[in-house]
Amino acid sequence: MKNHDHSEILKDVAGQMPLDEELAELSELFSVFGDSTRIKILWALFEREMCVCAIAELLKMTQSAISHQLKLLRHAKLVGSRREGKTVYYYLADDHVRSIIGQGMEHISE
Amino acid sequence: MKNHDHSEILKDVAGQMPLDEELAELSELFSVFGDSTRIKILWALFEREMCVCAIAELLKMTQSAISHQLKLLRHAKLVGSRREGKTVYYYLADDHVRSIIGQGMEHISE
DNA sequence: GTATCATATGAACAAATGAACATATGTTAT
DNA sequence: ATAACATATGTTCATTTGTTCATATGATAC
Repeated sequence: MKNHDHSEILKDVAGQMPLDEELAELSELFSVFGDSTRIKILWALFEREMCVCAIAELLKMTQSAISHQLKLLRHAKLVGSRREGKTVYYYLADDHVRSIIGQGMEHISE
Repeated sequence: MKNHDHSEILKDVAGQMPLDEELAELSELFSVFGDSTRIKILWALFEREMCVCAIAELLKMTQSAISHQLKLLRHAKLVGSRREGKTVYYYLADDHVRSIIGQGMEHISE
């Protein structure tokens, strides 16, 4: 494999690439969407805020599993939480979540 | 952990959830975006179509690694390819890619 | 204080994943 | 046919990831 020439192409494209650090952050964000449990949680929160055990009941999974995933979603700033007594309610953090998932749905519906 | 009541909530939310199969497909789509090598490839293709070895050179990775990733991107229908002699050119398949990545970028820039 | 409920966290393990290496396939030119 | 190049694929290996289990924290009621 002796590589034909790409000098022009690389000059064009390399200049437009964001920093490695930004692209890494971006891929980390998408990998948070890349799990069906987390997608289900986000979709559930489209409707209304919910407490941890309600989500667990809805998805028929353990409270621990849900809590671990909510931690990831929180760190990615995709959900927020508020405490009310013993109960912690989670809600969608912003509308990027909706539009990203919406675009994804459009893509697979083709 | 003795679970307080959620019957109303679950009735509301459960009805709005897509099928498990759809949500799994959706999460699989996002997990394709969830790797920095693949994000870099997609970003490069924003500018212009490129052949495999040009991408490898741009990202300073082996041709094999790039080809494996392109296979995943092809199966997810995020890129298309056309052959011209020995060379295979890859290009963005559609504009969902741009808008998904764009929304992701907006989200992390806050 | 103790008891109970709701949530969070740490450790352990199985399953999935990305990259490297070697090799195979496909295309062109001679 | 052979040689050379571009891409694809199979295998191996190290790392990451999602879940379960056991335990810890936080909050309310008594």
